[in-house]
Amino acid sequence: MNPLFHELFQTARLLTNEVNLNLKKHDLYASQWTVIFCIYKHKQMSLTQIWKYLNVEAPTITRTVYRLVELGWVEIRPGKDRREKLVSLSEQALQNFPEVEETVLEFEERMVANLTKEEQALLISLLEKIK
Amino acid sequence: MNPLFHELFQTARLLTNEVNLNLKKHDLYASQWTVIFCIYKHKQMSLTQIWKYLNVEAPTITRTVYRLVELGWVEIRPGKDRREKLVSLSEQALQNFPEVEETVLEFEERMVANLTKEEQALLISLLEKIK
DNA sequence: TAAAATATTTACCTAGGTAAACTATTTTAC
DNA sequence: GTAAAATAGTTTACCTAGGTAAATATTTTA
Repeated sequence: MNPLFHELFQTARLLTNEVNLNLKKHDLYASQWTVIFCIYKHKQMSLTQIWKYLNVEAPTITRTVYRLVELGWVEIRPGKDRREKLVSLSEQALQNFPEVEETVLEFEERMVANLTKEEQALLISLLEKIK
Repeated sequence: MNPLFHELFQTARLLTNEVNLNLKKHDLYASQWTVIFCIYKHKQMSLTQIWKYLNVEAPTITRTVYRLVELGWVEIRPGKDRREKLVSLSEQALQNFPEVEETVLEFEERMVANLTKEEQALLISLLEKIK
């Protein structure tokens, strides 16, 4: 395997594991947090809006969102179009959001601390080039 | 989610999907190819050697290797130490290896074509910094 | 020889994918 | 204008791919 690809996949995997480790105290996984954060920013989204925004497939979002309903983070109600389901954060989620965000921000800052702002921008633009 | 992390995770995911698409004609998945390539280079490896080399956990390798046995790519036999299992490529795998490698190399070249050699090295070193 | 360490496996999670089904809505053809 | 066809939103079934925790068997160490 090309060393660039190897490094890319490995870095992504190791970072995901570390995010999971940090989120453990909130009883959340990285992807669950990604969805929560996404809904938080948009206030309310249909399932389709979520998976299109996050660039993943529909079944992935169905699964994660229903898990988040079970965990009490998210509420689902029917939309005007009776095919669609609208997702929003629960009261409890809005209360807990800040401390989870704090955990994640702290972790992210720690991780990118080895890069200058310029290096961070450079890394992003290099990644975009091979996408 | 930090834009750098988001870009990193998304790029890794999209690239994996594209590798899978390219490997479909050989009836293989990206991770299976990674293990085959690894064994090919080392001629023979124990399960532990494989997972330590690839930096993943043991159960991941147990699963993938046994799937590769089913698919006829790999053979397992006991080692001198009766706890360990030695893995090597089958006759058929050695025959088919070159054409799969061709597919993968072609894809990898296409993917990194947008980057100069210098940019590739830079990207690798930036990734190493946040690991 | 008992205890610790090592190699592998099993059970059970999250997280992603495709293909195909189902339902509701929109378009198209007549 | 309405019935048929196409499209859109979601779900289900079934894969790969990763993880942790704990069990089992073998080997090393104390």
